[in-house]
Amino acid sequence: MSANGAKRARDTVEEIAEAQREQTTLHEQIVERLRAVLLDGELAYGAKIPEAELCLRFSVSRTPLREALKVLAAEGFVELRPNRGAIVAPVDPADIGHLFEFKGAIEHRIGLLAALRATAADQTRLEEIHALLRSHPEPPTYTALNQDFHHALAAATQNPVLLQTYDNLQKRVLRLRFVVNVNPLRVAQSFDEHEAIMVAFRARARLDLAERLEAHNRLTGEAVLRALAPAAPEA
Amino acid sequence: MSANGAKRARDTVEEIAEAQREQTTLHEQIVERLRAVLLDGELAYGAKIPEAELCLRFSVSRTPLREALKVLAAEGFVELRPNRGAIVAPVDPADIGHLFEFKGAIEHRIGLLAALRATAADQTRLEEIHALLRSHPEPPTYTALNQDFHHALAAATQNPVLLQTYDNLQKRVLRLRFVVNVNPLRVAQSFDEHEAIMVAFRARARLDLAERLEAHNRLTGEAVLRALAPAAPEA
DNA sequence: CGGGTCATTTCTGCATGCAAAATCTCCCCC
DNA sequence: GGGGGAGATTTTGCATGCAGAAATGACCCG
Repeated sequence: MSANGAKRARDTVEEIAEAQREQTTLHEQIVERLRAVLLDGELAYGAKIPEAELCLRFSVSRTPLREALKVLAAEGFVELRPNRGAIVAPVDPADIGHLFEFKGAIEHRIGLLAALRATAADQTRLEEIHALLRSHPEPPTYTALNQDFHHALAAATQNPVLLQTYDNLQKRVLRLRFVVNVNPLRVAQSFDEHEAIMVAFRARARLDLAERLEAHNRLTGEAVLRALAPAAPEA
Repeated sequence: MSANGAKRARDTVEEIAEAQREQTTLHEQIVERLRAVLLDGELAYGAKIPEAELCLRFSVSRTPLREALKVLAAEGFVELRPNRGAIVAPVDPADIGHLFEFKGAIEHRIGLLAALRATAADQTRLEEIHALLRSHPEPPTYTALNQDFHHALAAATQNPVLLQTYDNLQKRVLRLRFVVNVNPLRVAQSFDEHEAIMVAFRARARLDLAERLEAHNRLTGEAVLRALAPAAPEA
């Protein structure tokens, strides 16, 4: 009886848990692994994506790999050319401007909402990451922590729809670090901006937080574009 | 000589045109057609997507159809349950709130940017659609024109990154019209809001345009949630 | 008569096979 | 020597096949 009851209860729980447990279906694993490859800058922008090679590397057939490519194309990381294969989405300076401009709109709203809705846990996490950022100014770690910081801030809005789009944009921005050299000066300046952001956040000063987040984003975008301009002077 | 020159020039042009010409690769056609099926409300929310049936209907094998499902899942229109098939993404009232809240952030920015950057062609197109909206208050046409109107406004920002995300959100909202009954009163009110939006737009009053677009979005969202609340009173 | 277990059937996910398109290679011709 | 083209090779896109998981139903037990 009790055993049956326990079992049934567990079954019900399992159904739900099972649905959420990322019972990763191979092609979804591939999406993650391929995205990681792209974010690690292993392939140059515009480079052809070696389908056969990746099949060997991931030990899968072409079907799940191609499914993964479709998903990554929808997310904007790869570009599919009919009958001509997939390439790593090339970096177009014009699009970078648009990317940052759009992200600025979201950053602004993140400031407004996070100031209103951040939980104690959100604040604790932000303080943690912020402290780590202070003690890890070296590029590889700093970049990762920076991602975590802004992700945590976006999560504090308690809006999953916003969070998902924001994370996607952040990842697209993250790719750029391989085409532009990170300027140590910009890193220092960036941290100062984070300080100001934390001050506004702690005070739950929503308008200021929004303004500082958007300004931080704009400055980062301008730094990226400046770093890119001399590299591609064109005609 | 001249024939060769002409031929080569045409080849080069063709290469570019070919890359952009939607040389639709079956699975991409399926994405469009399936999306249309979902937006037409042919399948209920949470309903299982009949893979075999759709294969017959579209006269394709399962491979391209499943690729299309992956893309639509990435866009948020379907939900993939490992080993259990795909279902039409169910409507969660909480997510609807988040959807409109996030869209509000974008609407606001659309107002700011469109007021600054709209071209003469953009304005002409908006006036056209607005005039049609006035003369077509009947639901099916009005809804389609309403989509066009907001799309045109988003396009006037000249920011393709923003536009793409906005269009996706709009389509996700569009699906809701089958779960909530369109209220004629709301349609009339909506048109009044469009009038106010056009006034601000013509004057290039960016702050007002932003505010009115966001308010319009918020009111629509509230109307949807209100229409949904009695339908699902829960426990 | 309700609930549970096991067998059957259906369906999902991935691997493989095949035709068409694109790319490459080499040669020819100007 | 360079541009162009025909054939060979590779690659792409889709269809099909197959193993395993889930859904269905029959049967049995309490």
